[in-house]
Amino acid sequence: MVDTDQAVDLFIRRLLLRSNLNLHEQEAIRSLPRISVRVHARRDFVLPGATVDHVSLVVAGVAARFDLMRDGSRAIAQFFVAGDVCDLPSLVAPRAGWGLTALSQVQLVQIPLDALRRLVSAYPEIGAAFWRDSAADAGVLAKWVGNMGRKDAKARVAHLFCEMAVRIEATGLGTRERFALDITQEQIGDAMGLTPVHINRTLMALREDNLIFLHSHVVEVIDWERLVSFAGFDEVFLLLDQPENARMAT
Amino acid sequence: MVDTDQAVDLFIRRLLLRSNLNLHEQEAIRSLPRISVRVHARRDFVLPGATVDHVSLVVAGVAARFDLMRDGSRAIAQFFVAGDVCDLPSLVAPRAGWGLTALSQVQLVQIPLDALRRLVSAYPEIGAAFWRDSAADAGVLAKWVGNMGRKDAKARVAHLFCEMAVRIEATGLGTRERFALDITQEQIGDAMGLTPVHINRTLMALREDNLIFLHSHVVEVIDWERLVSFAGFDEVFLLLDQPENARMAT
DNA sequence: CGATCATTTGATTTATGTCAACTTTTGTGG
DNA sequence: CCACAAAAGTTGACATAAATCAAATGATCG
Repeated sequence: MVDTDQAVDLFIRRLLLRSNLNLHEQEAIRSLPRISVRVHARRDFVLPGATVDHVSLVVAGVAARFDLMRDGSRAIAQFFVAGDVCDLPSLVAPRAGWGLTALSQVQLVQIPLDALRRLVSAYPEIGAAFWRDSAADAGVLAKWVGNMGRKDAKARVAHLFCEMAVRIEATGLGTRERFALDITQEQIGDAMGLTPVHINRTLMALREDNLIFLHSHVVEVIDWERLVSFAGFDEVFLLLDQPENARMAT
Repeated sequence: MVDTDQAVDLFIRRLLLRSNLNLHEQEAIRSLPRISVRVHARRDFVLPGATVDHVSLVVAGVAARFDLMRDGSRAIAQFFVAGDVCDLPSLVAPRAGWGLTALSQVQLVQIPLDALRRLVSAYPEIGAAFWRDSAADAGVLAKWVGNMGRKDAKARVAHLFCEMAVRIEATGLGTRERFALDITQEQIGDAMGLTPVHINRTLMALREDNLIFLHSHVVEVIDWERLVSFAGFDEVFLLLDQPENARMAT
């Protein structure tokens, strides 16, 4: 269980970025029942329309929330990296309208929904912390909607890398200048609403401009400030600022 | 106060579509302090980056969550119609990363955040209901991301009308075949990531195909089944199915 | 070490954007 | 209630970002 202990610590650390949980509450999270699951790359672990009885915490690798179009193509709406919980909303709405898939090989820790519900009932601030993380996820989705509507391929992809840079840096698993992101160009395309061919050309253009260099699943940001400015990125929407006041009740 | 009573009833009715709240809880919501506010069309009532101390419930008209691009253009990420609360997430994250604007003339009822927080602490199921509604909103955002990435203008706009049809029908303020939607073509464009000129052409094409007829802010769906099929619409993501089991604790 | 998967490249097509004018509707002050 | 200004909608000609199709190369993984 040392294995899943580390995973839960990662999760708690992530919650503490946004919410102020006391040691008692942290300990309660630590004592949640859980199982460790490995998912192969390109395997779906929640099918669209399924009703889940657990949530999945990503420990390693990259997972995604996807939607199936009628022609069989996939749209990716969210990326999940280490520390992220894929289906927090299913705590209140267990019938998922979406699917979850492993983009790379993914290590998950799964926690039963009923245990989580008991936890949330017993510790309302933990519920608020979960809700706060859901709100942050929704903020990211809203930002994606805006970007997809109003930015061209280059700025859109640049913005995605800014977002992932900050999120991954926040978990401590990389820096914003250099971090691992184990996804393919085709998957980036599914997320940005672009074809793999165009993603390829876009990445090469970003490299030409000395903004980003993506090579064997490592992102190197060559000039963070210029990248931020080019992408029109403002990290406020990630809600990763100080959680001093982030308790619901006092 | 009869005025705002009706507004809150509308709100409760909306919550009951997704959540199972008992009479005690409903009464508690009814007794919330609140003020009535009218906002002119094209006026912002929450600016991006502002910290709010109340939430805004839409009673009449159409409001939107928007993001400002650096060139000054606006992207709309969400529409809010009667019964919707615009900024539920600010209950857990009061610093809004987004802005709220009135697309048409809007009648709001504003409820102080601290009163809402006390309510949620006292009645955890109400908190769950709010969270569930936030989850539904996030589901809509995720759907928009997918649509913007993978559908062309015609299917995207068709999908939007399907969504609004079902949402408005659920509030009882219209039918899916015919409902009021007081927004301009330019605003539809801001939401769908298209120019007003192209929205105009797209609407005309949808009318040619006998799918939708939009005329003086009334949407008439000519053939619902064909529209749904053309748009690839599946209303599951709205979470408007039966709330029998929709209580967190039992 | 072969097979599948991922990336790269080039030629061509297409959906949507841009620009600019015009018409219709809506709202407002006299 | 009219007159007029402003906003919204419509149309056409043209430009362009990204899609599509097709093929070659390079990387990964049993």
